[in-house]
Amino acid sequence: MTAAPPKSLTRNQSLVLSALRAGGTPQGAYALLDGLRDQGLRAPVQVYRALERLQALGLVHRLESLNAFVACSHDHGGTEDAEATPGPAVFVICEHCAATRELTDPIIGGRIERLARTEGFGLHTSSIELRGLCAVCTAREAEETETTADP
Amino acid sequence: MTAAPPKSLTRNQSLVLSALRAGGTPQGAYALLDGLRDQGLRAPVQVYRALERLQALGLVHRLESLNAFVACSHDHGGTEDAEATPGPAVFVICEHCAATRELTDPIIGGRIERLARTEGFGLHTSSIELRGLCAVCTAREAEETETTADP
DNA sequence: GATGATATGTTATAATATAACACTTCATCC
DNA sequence: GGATGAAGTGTTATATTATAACATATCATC
Ligand SMILES: [Zn+2]
Ligand SMILES: [Zn+2]
Ligand SMILES: [Zn+2]
Ligand SMILES: [Zn+2]
Repeated sequence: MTAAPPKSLTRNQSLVLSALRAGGTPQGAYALLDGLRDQGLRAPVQVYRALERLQALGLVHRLESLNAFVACSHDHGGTEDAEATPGPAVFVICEHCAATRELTDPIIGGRIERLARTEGFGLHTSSIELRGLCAVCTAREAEETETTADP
Repeated sequence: MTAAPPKSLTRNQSLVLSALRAGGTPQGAYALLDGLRDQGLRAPVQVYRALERLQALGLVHRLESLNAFVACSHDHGGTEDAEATPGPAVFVICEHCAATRELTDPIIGGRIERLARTEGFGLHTSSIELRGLCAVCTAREAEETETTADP
């Protein structure tokens, strides 16, 4: 699904978005740059500029705790589009394998809005990032502990 | 309240914590360093090391979206301490004046835990940061718009 | 074809964070 | 008391992430 680019992206923007979608895990600006050198990109600022625009379009999120970026895997309902996913993105980030899932939870969203309202706070953006061990890595760790268990 | 240092902090750790508590808003590591030069600190790594320990003790939080640090203004219930505040820290950050409040919300906390459980995710830490305009700055902005209103 | 808005490319630099290594301090064990 | 080990310190150098400044290019619109 993931909603095709709504407006026309420029060349650099398309390149960066494709690179982000290709890589399964969050990528830093310099990693993106390295991957796009053969496509003609030369300097960090080119990547940062594309990322800035992509974020503004809601196609990309920045993972603050990682200094990295991911392609959005939802429709957060920026326009009149039906079936928008309610609530802000909640990122679940594995500290071991870097696998990252983007979830949403309307209750968290509502709660946050309520909180902001109570504070008289004009909410612009929210960043919610959960860090820990993903299911796969948890299983693998348990396995290893078993194997290496001191008897 | 804010709970006095539970174990003995070292000199550098105390200095950094005091500096954080003194400044009302989040401070970057280099700003902290500059403020502590006359106390004998010389190099960034000294500040980062102190911050690392203080974070581990739960006395300091890192604001990921700001690359800055604040002293914790809650008791998140690390030990057997009674009257611990339930739920993870929710930071409300003004993008205009940098004023930052640390709140908690047990419902958000519960929801996050539930979400992690559903994913089979072993949750270590969570970072929740809301950005926008604080009440003061919202009021001031409205005022200015009034005054500068095109008639 | 002038104007303005947006995107680009290039070079240099700022801001944030860590690596590596030598030395000190302090508790513990023998 | 001296050996041992863990934690903290200080110092220098370097890595990583992000932006400033400036010149040029592209495209739509008038
Ligand atoms: Zn998204
Ligand atoms: Zn994992
Ligand atoms: Zn706190
Ligand atoms: Zn404000």
